[in-house]
Amino acid sequence: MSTRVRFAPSPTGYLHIGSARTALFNYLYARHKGGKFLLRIEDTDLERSTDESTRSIIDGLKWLELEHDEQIVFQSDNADKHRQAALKLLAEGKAYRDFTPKAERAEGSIKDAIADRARQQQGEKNMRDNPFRDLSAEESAARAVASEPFAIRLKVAETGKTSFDDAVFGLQERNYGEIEDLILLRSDGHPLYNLAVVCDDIEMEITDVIRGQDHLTNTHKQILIYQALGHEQPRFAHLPLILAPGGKKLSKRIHGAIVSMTTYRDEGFIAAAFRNFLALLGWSPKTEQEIMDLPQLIDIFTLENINRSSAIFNFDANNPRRWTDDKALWMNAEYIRTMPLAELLPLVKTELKSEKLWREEYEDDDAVWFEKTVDLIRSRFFTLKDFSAQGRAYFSEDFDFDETALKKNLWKEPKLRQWLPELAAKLESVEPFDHDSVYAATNQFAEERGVKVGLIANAARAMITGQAVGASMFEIIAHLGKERVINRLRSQLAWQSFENPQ
RNA sequence: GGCGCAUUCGUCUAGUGGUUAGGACACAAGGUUCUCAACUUUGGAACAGGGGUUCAAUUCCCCUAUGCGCUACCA
Repeated sequence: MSTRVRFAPSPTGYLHIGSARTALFNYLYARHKGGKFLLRIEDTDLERSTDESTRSIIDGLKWLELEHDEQIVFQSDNADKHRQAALKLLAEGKAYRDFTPKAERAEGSIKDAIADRARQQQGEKNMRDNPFRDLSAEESAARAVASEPFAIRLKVAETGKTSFDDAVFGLQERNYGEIEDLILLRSDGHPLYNLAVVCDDIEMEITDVIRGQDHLTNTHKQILIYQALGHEQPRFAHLPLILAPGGKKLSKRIHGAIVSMTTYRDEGFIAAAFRNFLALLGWSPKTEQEIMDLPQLIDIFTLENINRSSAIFNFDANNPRRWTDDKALWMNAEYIRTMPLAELLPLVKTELKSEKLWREEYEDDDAVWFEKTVDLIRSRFFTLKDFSAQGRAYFSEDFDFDETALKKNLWKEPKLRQWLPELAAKLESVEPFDHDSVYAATNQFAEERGVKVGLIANAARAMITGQAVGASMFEIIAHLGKERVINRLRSQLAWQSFENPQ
């Protein structure tokens, strides 16, 4: 049977990076095996599910270029089938009606409430002590006919154990005695997660279930459902979790946008770079290679090389430079400076457009100039945002001066205020206006004034680009062209706050 | 509370019953340079703790600690 896997997020928020990695691993596995990668939206919890979140998930996958096969399955569409399955088990005596009134849960921490309840039961709890478990079929049916509300629970056998060989965590076993008669159908007729997942996975003919480790213990319950339904269980692979710094849970609520995939798209990440980074979180090619494109990842990905310990996604909310994981940032920079220029240009275009810096000529008369510009400045950038921020002076006359650039390269030598316009005058007659001629002229200019060429070059960089750092100054001057350079060198803007310090 | 899972540099990880415990990011120093990156050289940095088993344990076993997960008429 050919491989079929699924990514099954619940649409209760934007696409979490942990989910994105789960999707990626499913995708890589499917493509590696030449199988299918399916998408199922688990929206059985209608109160928490939103269309917006579904859209965010689809957008996120699209951005990462993890294209799914076949139609998207919405779990809520299958609720009837899930109900039928529960009823079938009831008819076969594999499940029973539980007439216990639904317990009211206090508001507040649900997790704490569950732990408290479990603590009170102190291991004395017999999982098979439900008074309705052995109610006669007649009496059970009679009470149902009398409109008494009931939930349907799976009748778990007294003795025995479930087991499965997890592709990541190895052999997993659990005694029936540790598993409660789980609820399949709520008293309002609504199917519950474990039932829904199993039914859908059967219907979608899923061969390998690859999901987060948080489902590892749930798997035993699901296996019981597979068995009751008389269906063979798929292979399972559980992925170690991704944690926040300090080994804490990485949560949407606490950590906010940092865990959302869309943040990375919006902050100027290259999809290929982020995908590459994500692939290395919890999985290793077992070689020293770090940079891998999608075809390579597909080629070498195996479940066996997934590790069992959770990975920390590092970031520092208080440090703008470290707003996300160092390695992710580095990888993005690596992609920006090494990827084929032709692939980078459209991404830069999108960024410039969003900042209203795009001009149609960049694809027309100035196409060559635009390409050269991107190539000239890309090696120092970390994200696509840098093209419109630090790189703004290349695309607009309206740019800001970086304060350290002014202090360090301009204001420390007041004579520069006179020299730079003089340099402009000198450059005016330079022909051809290329790197070598500009260099020669600037060099001579510096010599005449008895200063190092660096002083002039750095001052000019601050004036012309607003930045203290950047490409070779002579390269920049030649590239931007005589007119723009001369105007900027003559501008008094950069000196104004020097005159009137706060 | 019970059950489960995990634990190698700050982080991502490689690795083995005998290794100078390897790589990447980050960090530090030097080289290069008009600046900053890139590049390059070098450096600091780890086997959670305690017991076993063994000639030998980071590697195998047990215990402890810590973290995480599950323990719902949530998914």
